[in-house]
Amino acid sequence: MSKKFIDNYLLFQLALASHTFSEEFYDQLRAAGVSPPKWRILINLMDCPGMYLTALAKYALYEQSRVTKLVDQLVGEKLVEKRTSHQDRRRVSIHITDRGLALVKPLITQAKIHEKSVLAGLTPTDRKHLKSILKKLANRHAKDMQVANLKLVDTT
Amino acid sequence: MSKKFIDNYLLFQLALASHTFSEEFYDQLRAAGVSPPKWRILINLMDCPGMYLTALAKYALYEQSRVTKLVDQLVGEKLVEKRTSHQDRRRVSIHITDRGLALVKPLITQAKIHEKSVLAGLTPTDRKHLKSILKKLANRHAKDMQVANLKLVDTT
DNA sequence: AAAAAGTACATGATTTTTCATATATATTAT
DNA sequence: ATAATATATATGAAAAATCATGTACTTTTT
Repeated sequence: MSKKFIDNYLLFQLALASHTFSEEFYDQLRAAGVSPPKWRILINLMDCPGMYLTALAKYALYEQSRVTKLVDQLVGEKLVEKRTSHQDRRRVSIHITDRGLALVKPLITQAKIHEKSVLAGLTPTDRKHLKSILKKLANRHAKDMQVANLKLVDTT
Repeated sequence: MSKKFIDNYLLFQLALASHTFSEEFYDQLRAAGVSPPKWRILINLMDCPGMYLTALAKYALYEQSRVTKLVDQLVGEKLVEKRTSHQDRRRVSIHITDRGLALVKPLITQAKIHEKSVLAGLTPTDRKHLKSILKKLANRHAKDMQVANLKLVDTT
């Protein structure tokens, strides 16, 4: 087949890679009873506990109102907690609970194994290049973050 | 911030890059009155006209039932056409119309300009590496395609 | 050549996601 | 200090996406 434009179009190539490998792992997640959006919220909180809701939304790549709803579900499952900030009573910082950690930790192990299997298809140099280039690309997003939201975490 | 796991996790890095740059371009699309899903359907058809619905779904990275609905909307807008296959009357091949082409062509120009602006943040070697590595990764998806669906296009 | 199994696409109910906007609090300007 | 503006999160209606299944047709098996 031709596919002249798409196969060389960066945005499509990125979407394809992201989609293909994410779906692979999401099957494992669902088998563990965790939906992909909840996983994304939980690992972000694991990495950076106490994030304010809006910051969490930006890192998890979801809309604010959606994160409000996802977090409320996770609160219902006692996997995370909401704490109103004392400095700014509009803000809510989100904390992963012990129960949340217990759920997420084995999944991180699985994620690392899965990642290895993905990278196994590449040479060691390619692996190094890929990650380093993706990190460079990530800076564009990081800059938006800085401008938009200097205070990300509750530091009380 | 720490972000120890996520920032090095390939699936997250890919999702971040894909999301960041796609959203940038989607703003341009929406300004032109085209929704992202419709754009994805249309460029796939542009590259490969006459694809059967299921194949189109796989390439556009959408679910079959969703593509049925998207295609029906596009048919309503006279941007694509459905033709029942004569060899296999269950199959429907989807063709982009002249009107569809007229809509999509200037957007492809825009997409190429946007892609250049994204890649401008990288060195020439990084650019070369990135695309070549993404192509290697794409083969995993391509293999699934082959197994699942040998006949992709209506060849009547 | 029937029957059984499989495949392609459509459909409708359900769930998820988005969008616009409300509410509460903070900050800035007067 | 007050008013105006801005920001953080919540909310509910609307739109989009998924899921399970239906229908029509094909292929395979017996």
